[in-house]
Amino acid sequence: MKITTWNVNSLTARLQHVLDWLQANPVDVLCLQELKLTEDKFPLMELAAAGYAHCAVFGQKTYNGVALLSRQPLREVGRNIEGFQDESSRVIAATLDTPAGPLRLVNGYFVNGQAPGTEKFAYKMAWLDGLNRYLAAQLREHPRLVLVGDFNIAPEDRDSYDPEGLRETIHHSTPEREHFRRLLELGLVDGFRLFEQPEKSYTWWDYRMLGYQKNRGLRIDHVLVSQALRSAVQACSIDRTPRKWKQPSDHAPVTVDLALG
DNA sequence: ATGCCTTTTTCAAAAAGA
Repeated sequence: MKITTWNVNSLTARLQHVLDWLQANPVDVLCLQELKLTEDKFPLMELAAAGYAHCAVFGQKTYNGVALLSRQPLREVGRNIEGFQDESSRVIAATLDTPAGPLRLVNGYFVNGQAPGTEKFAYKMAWLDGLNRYLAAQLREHPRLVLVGDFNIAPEDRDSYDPEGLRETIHHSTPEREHFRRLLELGLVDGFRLFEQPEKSYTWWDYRMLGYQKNRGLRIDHVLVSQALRSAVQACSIDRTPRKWKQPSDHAPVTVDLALG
């Protein structure tokens, strides 16, 4: 069972890339962030024709928006963080039945936060608090859980191209990293770090300053699996291929392979 | 260096991203 997370930076602008990527990588579930479109504009027909007939969408005009694209039916769809009032469409969750039992998928577009000390950063902290409480409850209800998405946090120095120069700036700050650590304390495991990985592995590169060409990137898109799934993880990798295509998203997709019968 | 690129608003210039 392959599950991929990808911030596409507008599904309208990136639909052809998504279709091309899925044709080459027919994963079981694709979790998208930053749709930047409302549900009525979601390309259901094109994705169904590509084999993804079961989509759970939580859209928003211009900003945010998340979706789960699945080959098999999804049930118990949840939107945003229960108990946390949010104007933005940032979380979509659903359950997928597998031969090995139900699998809970939680897909998030975490708050960017702009810069420590700003109002947006305070929103990021409050949102992460809410997410932690929500996930603790989700894990009690669904022990077999995968949390994926654009976390907008580089968890460790090795997840940044310039950890010294960017120390305590956005995505690198201690309070953000503390929140990432708190997610791990819930029993979640960073799927990418279960395996030996190339040095300087990143999932996002700035469009400006030849960021990709110079590999000035950050690893901010993650796949976290619950303890119950840890032994099922077969592989986890970043695919830089679509970042090289014309007019790409600034993020690369990350795929986890789970052995689920 | 309040920059650099990209997308969306909507047709010009601003906001936001990371």
